Amino acid sequence: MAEPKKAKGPLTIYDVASRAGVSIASVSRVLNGQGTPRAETRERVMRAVRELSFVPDGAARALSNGLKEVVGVVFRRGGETLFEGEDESFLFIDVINRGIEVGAQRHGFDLLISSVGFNDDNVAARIGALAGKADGLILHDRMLSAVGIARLADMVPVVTLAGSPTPASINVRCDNESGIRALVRHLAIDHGYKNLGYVSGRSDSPDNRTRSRAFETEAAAAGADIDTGPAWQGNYSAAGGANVVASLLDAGRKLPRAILCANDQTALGVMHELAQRGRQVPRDVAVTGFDDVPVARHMHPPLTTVRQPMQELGAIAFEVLYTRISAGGGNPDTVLPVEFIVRESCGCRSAGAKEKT
Amino acid sequence: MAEPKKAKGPLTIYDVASRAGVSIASVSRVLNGQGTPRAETRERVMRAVRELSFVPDGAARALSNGLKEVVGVVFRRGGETLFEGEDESFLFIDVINRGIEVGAQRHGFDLLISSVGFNDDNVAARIGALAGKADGLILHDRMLSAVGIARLADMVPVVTLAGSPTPASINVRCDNESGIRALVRHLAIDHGYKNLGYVSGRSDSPDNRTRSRAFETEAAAAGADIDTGPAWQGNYSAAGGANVVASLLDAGRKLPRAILCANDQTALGVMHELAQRGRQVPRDVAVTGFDDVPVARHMHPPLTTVRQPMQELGAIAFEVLYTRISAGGGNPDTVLPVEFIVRESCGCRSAGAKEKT
DNA sequence: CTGAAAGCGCTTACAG
DNA sequence: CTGAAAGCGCTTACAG
Repeated sequence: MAEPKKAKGPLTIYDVASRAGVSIASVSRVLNGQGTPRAETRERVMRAVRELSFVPDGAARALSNGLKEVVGVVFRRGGETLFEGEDESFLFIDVINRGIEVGAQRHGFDLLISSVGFNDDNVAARIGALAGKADGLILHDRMLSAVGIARLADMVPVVTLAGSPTPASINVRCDNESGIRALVRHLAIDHGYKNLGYVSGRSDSPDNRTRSRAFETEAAAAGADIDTGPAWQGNYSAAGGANVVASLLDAGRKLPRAILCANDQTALGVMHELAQRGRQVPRDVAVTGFDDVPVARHMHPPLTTVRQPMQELGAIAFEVLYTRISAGGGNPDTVLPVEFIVRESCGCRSAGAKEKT
Repeated sequence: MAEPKKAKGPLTIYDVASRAGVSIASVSRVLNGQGTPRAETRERVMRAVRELSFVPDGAARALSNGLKEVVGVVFRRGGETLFEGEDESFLFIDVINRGIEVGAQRHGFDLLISSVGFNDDNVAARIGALAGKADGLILHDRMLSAVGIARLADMVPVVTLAGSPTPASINVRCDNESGIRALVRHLAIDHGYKNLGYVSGRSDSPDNRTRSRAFETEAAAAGADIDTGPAWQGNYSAAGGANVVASLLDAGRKLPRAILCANDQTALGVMHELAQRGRQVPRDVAVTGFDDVPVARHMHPPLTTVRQPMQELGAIAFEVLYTRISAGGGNPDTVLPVEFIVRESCGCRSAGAKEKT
């Protein structure tokens, strides 16, 4: 414990300096490309660094620079359902994280990742601890309440990936409203379906609330009737979607002509259950999703949905966080455009066939 | 740039101390549960911490403690194939990472994650930089050459997840040999198939080399003939597996009675191509996988394979790294048992039906 | 161009 | 029980 390691042990800049016969200031300068060191100085330092396999200590650099070059990313794991077919939401999050990472690498940042289980308790504490190890935080959907976010945001720069900005936090999201609008109009106007239902996502999800509200607004604007109520409550999972259809049918209720789903995963469950019950999609009921995850195009029939630019979402989240960290400011409310993807589950025939991106 | 933030700015332990009317030493002690502070002292400190929303700076703690409480995790991304159905390997890695994270959280560690694209160049440099920000590194399969690993390992504790330990690095892996042995014996002895083929994984993968060698050894021991050669080179992807079958058939070669695949993903491709060519599995050709990823049980027919305890693999990798970091030593070569999973693609009928885990 | 020295925000013997 | 002070490994004005 108290015994200092002799031989190797963590190398420091002092070891490099003495081996190169220069001061630690010179070592630091050549390592960071500061100033204009003489060629010979540079070479001696470089050689010593190489011979010793020296890597500067990140904590010391961070303390001195006031910059850790680390951003924390927090999200919820699917918990026990990991192996039960719920891997899609998992993928969804991972694609976003990949985008964050791409953005981060451009600036020499790394990602400190912390996932939270669905029934972990001390979430706020865990996130707080993470905050101490990072220059800023990116929070996926449904991590913290609005006040939790606000509190966190005045200790460290925070970007949320759903919902809306607080006075102190930044938000980046996709244009849910436009996506829902495109869906509703296509269904109600292009196809002329007069009756629509919306299988919602988790009730504590800001994205879901936005989509749900947009659904009501747009349906009214398009003159379509809507089915609503607690029976339509899903939870972003396929099981949740299947469940809604099953309960509706079991209760003897008539299905609307078209069902919009909070996400693709939900649509998968809805379509599965409809098939079980002998309902044809889209002939009897049209179904649409949201996200455009990879399987969407392989469903039967191929799913009409709205594509979110997930990787781009992540990259932009990093970029705006980086701006806030390094310069302050930064757009507090970025909304990314979505793309309406027409395939066949809405009732269209040809569109999906040779569809390019 | 040079302008110090007035109002809030990063809070320090000094701010807490002065607000609580105690010394910074006392603040530090109550925050870390060291010593036996008086109740009143503790309360004043806690209140100040709460009122200020103070979180200690991780870099400063790390520097002072000589411990960052961060482990770096490095892996390769599927690159451009992400959306083309290759998500399985992705999932494979992620389940392992999840295991690492579970282990890490038990000790208050976080994961610093860095993925490397398939044609990124400066891999060693990237990993080196990561090393400076972490207390230790966990490397997935195929990240670095043996000498690269050795070099890295004498600057920071390193655990590899495939291959074998170097003098300085630790390795954790599954028992590939036993898995292959179970497969070969089942096929050659239980089913009596006299001719076997092995569709390999990427040639630079230690796991693949081990499996390939075990295949040859066990087939010889079981008295089965084997088909080998460059035509059997796969790459862990479904496309790779399909390709091997297609080339073999196009070249007019006779398929062996049973085909072992380097992983489940490969088996997926092999079975797909066999179906295309009108060959029945397992009647004409038996097929087996390796890994037991989620889809394996849903394939047609359900895939006989070998289950790797992926999440456990990750958890143990962390644990052994943690031991090395905190106390030195630690078992340098951990081999986890695998489980032989009999389903139907090998020619068995009943086994898979009601199979429990 | 280069070195001596201060400072980043913590923790922890060491004295009281 | 508590405070003053040294030290962790860097970076960067500040003098030469």
